[in-house]
Amino acid sequence: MAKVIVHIDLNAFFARCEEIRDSSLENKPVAIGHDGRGGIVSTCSYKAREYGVSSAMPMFKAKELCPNLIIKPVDFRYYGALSDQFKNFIRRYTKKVEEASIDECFADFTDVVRGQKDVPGFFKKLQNDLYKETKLKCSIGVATTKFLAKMGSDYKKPMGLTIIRKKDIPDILYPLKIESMFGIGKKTSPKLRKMGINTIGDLAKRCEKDDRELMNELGKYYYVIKDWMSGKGSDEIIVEPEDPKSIGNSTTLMEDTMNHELIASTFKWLSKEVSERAIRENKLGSTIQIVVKESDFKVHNKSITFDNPTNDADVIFNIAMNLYDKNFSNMMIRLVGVTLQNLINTKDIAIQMSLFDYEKHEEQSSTKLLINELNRKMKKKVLIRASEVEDDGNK
DNA sequence: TCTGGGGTCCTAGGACCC
DNA sequence: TCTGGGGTCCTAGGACCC
Repeated sequence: MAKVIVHIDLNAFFARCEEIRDSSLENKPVAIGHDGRGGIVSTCSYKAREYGVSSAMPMFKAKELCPNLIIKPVDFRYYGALSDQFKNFIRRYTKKVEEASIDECFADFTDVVRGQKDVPGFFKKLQNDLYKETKLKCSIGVATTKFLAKMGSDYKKPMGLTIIRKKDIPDILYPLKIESMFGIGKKTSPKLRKMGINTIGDLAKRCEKDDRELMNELGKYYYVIKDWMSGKGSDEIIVEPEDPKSIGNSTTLMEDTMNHELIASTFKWLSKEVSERAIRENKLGSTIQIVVKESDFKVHNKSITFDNPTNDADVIFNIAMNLYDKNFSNMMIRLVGVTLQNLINTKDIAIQMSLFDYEKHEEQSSTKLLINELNRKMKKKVLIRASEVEDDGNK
């Protein structure tokens, strides 16, 4: 039996939040984001869109397009509160709600709409009731899978309602530009266009034929997309938020630099932030990754994995700096970041330690164990290098 | 003042073990 | 002496989403 999966997307959410806080902003061009070096538009009002302003656009460019643009900084705390109102509103209908991001969710309405005579009318009322209660505007997609529901909520904005049954796929989705397909981003779409795939319909046709070229281009993802387009995608609502798999923090520097002190102090506070979040979430990580972006936007990662998970700010900082010094100290850097990965729960660490030779280590702190382990790894690397040199000498 | 920051997942090569 | 694959983990890079 097919489920009734709904995707609800709040329209221009951050901008709408600012309009709710200050009604004088309504019907004015508003952009949310940092107005300074590297600042981009996070979200903008529909009025701002009329000037060509769009999300992810550099703020300076947005101001060029719309000189009277009103810019507000991002206020996650406030938006989060309104987001909670929204999600709790939906939970009054069904507990089967999956939070997809701050401004959207999936929900299983199968039991709710059973026996409903006028399904479109039901969702229109929900949409209007949400507006009356919270002043938030939303678009709703109703379908049998998450993919189709998502495409549905995207189909008509703001305050749209689109129902996509399996038989509606050709009528509704096929004419859409390939860029509007969820999962096809700005790297893949030009490649598909080069292959003569300009619409979602073109993509569907090539999937039916199991086109070799397309399979090579999309890899494993090909099969996912093929399922999506034939109406066979996932309809599973994941109610419990999943544990984070990584905790990271990055920042664009005031200016491109090679200055060791500046970079070190930046890594210092980034590491502290990461550590604090990990501690708050009861997580320890056994991989530390740093990311740097060069002035020409080239991005590099370096990571190291060790045996004893940590969330200690000093350990994270020392390892991050070590990775930086070894690999990037001669580069002009635009952005630096630190991420803790391979996370496990703090309470699981005791179990791990007892499986391990706990007695031998029990008098040592996990920090010391980590540093020992790192030393061992570093030494191994030096030894390998030394032997390489020796080999060369022998030749 | 040219182009953020938070994530997730995939790929491909190499090391290492059996 | 030559030559196997399978499986897992680690690492770097890339694509995508909001």
